[in-house]
Amino acid sequence: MPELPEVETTLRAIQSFDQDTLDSVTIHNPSLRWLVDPEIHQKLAGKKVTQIFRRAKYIIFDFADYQLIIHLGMSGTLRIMGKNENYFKKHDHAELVFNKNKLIYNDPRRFGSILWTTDNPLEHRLLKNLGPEPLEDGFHAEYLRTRLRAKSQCIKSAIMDGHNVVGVGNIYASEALFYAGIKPQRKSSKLTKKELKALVTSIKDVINKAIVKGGSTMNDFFDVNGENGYFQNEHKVYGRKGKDCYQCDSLVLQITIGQRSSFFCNQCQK
DNA sequence: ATCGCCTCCTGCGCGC
DNA sequence: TGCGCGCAGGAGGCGA
Repeated sequence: MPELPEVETTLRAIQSFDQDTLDSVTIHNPSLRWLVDPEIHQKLAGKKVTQIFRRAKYIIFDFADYQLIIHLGMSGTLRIMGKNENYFKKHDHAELVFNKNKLIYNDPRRFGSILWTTDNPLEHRLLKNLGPEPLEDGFHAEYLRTRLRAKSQCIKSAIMDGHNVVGVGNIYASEALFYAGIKPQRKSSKLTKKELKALVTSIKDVINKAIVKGGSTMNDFFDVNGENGYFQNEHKVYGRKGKDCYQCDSLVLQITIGQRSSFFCNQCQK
């Protein structure tokens, strides 16, 4: 599963399908987070893409009257193939054949989803209560202060909660908190205005830089052209348990917060 | 309402 | 080389 930068990278690569016509949808394996609707071909085939956009980590194909909503979960990828290419890979779940090229949905862990709706996708039950996009102006320190003023949960959980801000996954949560100099286990309501400002800036920077770099990757992620991203070499704390902090003479620590690994420097982060 | 915990899956790297 | 174990980038859903 890609984090937001990987989803954004994927989105950019599949913009080449904009204005194309979807000839057919074949479901090889409907077993994803939610069973893929067996009627999906009848619903979408023959329709033209009017735009492809992203909300949080959902990729949305707008077919005017129908909307296709795709989430890549933890390990999902979209792969572009030529119409005459016919090889399969393990865990290929769905094949979207357009008039020019094909798009293959692959997801080993099956935490992703392929959904359709005729309504405004932003009003879909999974999307309607989401917080602001991290890179938009609406995500600022004062907003976050208001949101978190009465929260008892720790700050890392709070920034990973899509109701507060979308797109901050486990890697970038640790990274942003390191840049902001805030320990991940701090209580959200106890952060100062100055800290919240630094945190917002750090989240924007970390995600922005990762998008520019083409997304980071670990084991599961390949972008749509099959190439690895390379941001993983630049993680300051994530995955660096026991290694030297890049900013001081102490070692990176790992703790568990909300069942997720969290990395931080006990000296640089207050 | 809020929060922490559990869950869904396969693959991989590690230690023995 | 093989095996068992723990862990992995998400996030919905549930019970307290």
